[in-house]
Amino acid sequence: MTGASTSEASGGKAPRGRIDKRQAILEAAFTVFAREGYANACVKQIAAEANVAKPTVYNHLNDKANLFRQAIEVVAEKAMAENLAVMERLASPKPDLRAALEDVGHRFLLCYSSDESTALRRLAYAEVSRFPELMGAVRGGGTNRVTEALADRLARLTLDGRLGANDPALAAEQFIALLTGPMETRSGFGTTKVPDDELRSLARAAVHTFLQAFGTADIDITVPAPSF
Amino acid sequence: MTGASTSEASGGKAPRGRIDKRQAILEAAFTVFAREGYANACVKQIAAEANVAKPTVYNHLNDKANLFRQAIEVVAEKAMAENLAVMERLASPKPDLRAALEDVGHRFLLCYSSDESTALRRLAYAEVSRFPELMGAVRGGGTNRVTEALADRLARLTLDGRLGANDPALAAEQFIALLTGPMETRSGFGTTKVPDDELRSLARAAVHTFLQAFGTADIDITVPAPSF
Amino acid sequence: MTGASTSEASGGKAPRGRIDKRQAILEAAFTVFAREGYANACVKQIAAEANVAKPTVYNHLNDKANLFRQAIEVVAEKAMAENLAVMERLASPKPDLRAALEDVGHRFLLCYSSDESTALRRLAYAEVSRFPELMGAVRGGGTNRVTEALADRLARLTLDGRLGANDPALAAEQFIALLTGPMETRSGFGTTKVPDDELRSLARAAVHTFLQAFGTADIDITVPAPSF
Amino acid sequence: MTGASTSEASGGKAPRGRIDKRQAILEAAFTVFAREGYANACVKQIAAEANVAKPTVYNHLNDKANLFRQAIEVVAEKAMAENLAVMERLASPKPDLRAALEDVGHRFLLCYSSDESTALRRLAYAEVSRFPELMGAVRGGGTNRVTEALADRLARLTLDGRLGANDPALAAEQFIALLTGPMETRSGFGTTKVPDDELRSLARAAVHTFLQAFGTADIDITVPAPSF
DNA sequence: TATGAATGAGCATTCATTCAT
DNA sequence: AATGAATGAATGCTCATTCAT
Repeated sequence: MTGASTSEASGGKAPRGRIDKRQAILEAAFTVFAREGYANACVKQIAAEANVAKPTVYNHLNDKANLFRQAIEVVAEKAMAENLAVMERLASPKPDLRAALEDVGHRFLLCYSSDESTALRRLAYAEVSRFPELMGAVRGGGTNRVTEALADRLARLTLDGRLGANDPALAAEQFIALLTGPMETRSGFGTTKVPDDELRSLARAAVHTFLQAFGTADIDITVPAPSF
Repeated sequence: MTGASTSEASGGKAPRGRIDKRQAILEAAFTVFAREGYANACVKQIAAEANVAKPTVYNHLNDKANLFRQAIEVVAEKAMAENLAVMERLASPKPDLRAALEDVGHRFLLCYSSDESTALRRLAYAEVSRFPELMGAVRGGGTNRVTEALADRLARLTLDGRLGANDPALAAEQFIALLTGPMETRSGFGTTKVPDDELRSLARAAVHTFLQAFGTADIDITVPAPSF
Repeated sequence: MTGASTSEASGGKAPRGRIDKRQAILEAAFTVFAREGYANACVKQIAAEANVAKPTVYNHLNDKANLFRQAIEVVAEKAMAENLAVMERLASPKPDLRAALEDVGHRFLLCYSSDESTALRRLAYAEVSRFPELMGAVRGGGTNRVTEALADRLARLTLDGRLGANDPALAAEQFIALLTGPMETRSGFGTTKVPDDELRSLARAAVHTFLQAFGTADIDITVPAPSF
Repeated sequence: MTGASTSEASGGKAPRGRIDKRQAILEAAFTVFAREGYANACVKQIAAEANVAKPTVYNHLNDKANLFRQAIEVVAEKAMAENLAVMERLASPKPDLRAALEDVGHRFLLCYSSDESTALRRLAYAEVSRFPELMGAVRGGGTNRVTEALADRLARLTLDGRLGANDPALAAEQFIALLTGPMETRSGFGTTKVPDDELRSLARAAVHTFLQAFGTADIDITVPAPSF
């Protein structure tokens, strides 16, 4: 089974294999942890999933605990980057702000509902008490980098007179809440896949309420309340 | 089945335990599961916490799995009852709607941030895949009984012309989202205790945004936006 | 199945119930021990099978070990009686000795292959080292009461000049061996039920060989060797 | 799967165990199972007897059940080989057939009464219902390889005119029965060691009866009936 | 007498982790 | 650097047995 696993694409020097293996282990670890939870996952399974012998896992990462931390971190960073990229879409001013917000909301929900993201949240939520560092990893530092990034955008939009978010941090937080709260309900704690058009509805509803509260007059007039 | 257990009329001599072992076991179980998580908790600990021998646990509840389910269910019912009681406070019409909503929001957050409620959510979130029934227990049936109860109240208030929630279910969901979303952020997935005045602020902010979106004109004028 | 077990035919006074219960327990015990083996059987099952609470079992019989001994003993006595009755059929001189022996052989195999007898042997065989008394119970005393009874009959037949068994004990033992040895093979250690006509064949074959060795001349001539 | 285990070419330095753990475990297992029975034996004891940690047992053999099966199989094969070797002694024609048969009978009883063989039968008998495969292992396939091998020899002897066993399978089965039946009685289900001269007597008696039934005339005359 | 409830002891099995290679 | 083998420590669960009623 293990066959030729080491570095088929290695330029020639060894070190590439090293990295590949570590990568494979971390990926396998996340897969297994996501499926089984931290306590229930066993290193044997992870090693098997990574096509590696158990001690190899211990050579690369020292403990089960560390293995967990690293695996989470890798995925968390990826997820964070995706989320930030979504928020960045509000940087270039769009003519139709509502449409832009709905698009961002929709894309955010797409990220949020991805398998990896869901697993990440589940694992983090379940294990914060044992791995407090996790929170930082998932949130991406201080409070919440995604919210902060969004707040930045909302601040700019407010300065530009296109939004009335005088407390951008609050507005951002509530925007996210309006998106994720109902989302969580729909997905049943991440058990059920929510279809894309429902995601879109959720985004529209969130944006509608958001703009009622933080929009400027000229926007509210243009679009009537959607019927969900 | 066991219903009202052995000695409801135990004069006081405490016949060497037996007062209500089952109750004690379930409480201990919740405590330990909450502290350790399902997989990491061990029946031995639970038995010790309940001052009971291990087999006694197995006599009353058959499995670790069943023990978990029952323990969760008991606490979930209690939490649900508390939440519903809070929502019911919107039944008797109050003159100052904003104040009433803020009060409800605040009380809801109090429940929401209680140790038990937090633990309940954490456990449910972590173990849905292994115990799908949990979701029903925590939500209290169908979709979400708390949201539904709130939606009922909002519908009445709308009919009374005091609110503009034409889609009460959506409004309720968003109200809850505006409360819990930021709350979750503040509490760090339930790691940190949020002080009461911050809870009040959160409620105020949520209500403010909510009323911006669903309030009727006469309300919005009276109160200026709070500064958090 | 056991349904109303307590003294439906009890004249009226209590003691009958006592005995009935003990009987029921012993029967249940044999059933369960037979099915599960000594170590694997558990008192709970036995109590359940006897429609009795576990401590009741301990009230009537003191240990699991004693329960086993008693249960075995009862069945062993019954089986022994049946076997002896079969051997006794050789007491009244029959004109056709071969037929008489075949009949006895057949009847003996019927007893031997009964569920109870099979279970008895299995249990005894399995547990002799832990319960040496068992051997006595199953054999019915000293060496083997059945063999002895048969030996008595063979001795008489020899004295009557109808048989040439000068060592009746040996002849008896070999007669039994010729019956049970092949029987054991056929039944696969008691796993398979051997059909009645095969039992008859086995008896015929055993008797044939037996008479070749221990018969007197006048018999051998009359009947040709059967073809099995 | 493991087939020939680790160190068939172990130079001799014995690298801290490992010589052949699997072998040691299986031997220990048989010892303990034989002494305690399947259900009563515990893996801990087996591990201790094999000078190995408990998990090592589980590494090599997966279950208690599998451990049992394998342990039995190994011993059964050995015992079978011994028995077959004994029967093969009838291949080369001997001048004194009676002596040859007595020798084979005696040797067979020696095998049959060995500790291992006795334990094997006891275990198989006790556990057939839970481990039906056992029967095959003990009998060595189809019906009974030993009987078949003997039947082959008897057939040849009959063809050579030295025996009158027209149904060799039956003759073989009865020969074995005449040996083992009385043997079983003497040894008290294998509890008592039967001294060698008694074994010889048993063989002589069995052969005597056997030859009475299946011998040709020229043999019977030469030897008078032994007095046991 | 019969029983519901409780328990101490024990067992199969699993797992994270470490050697020796 | 990677691995097969081995182990100490737990863990879920069962059972024979005993109280208190």
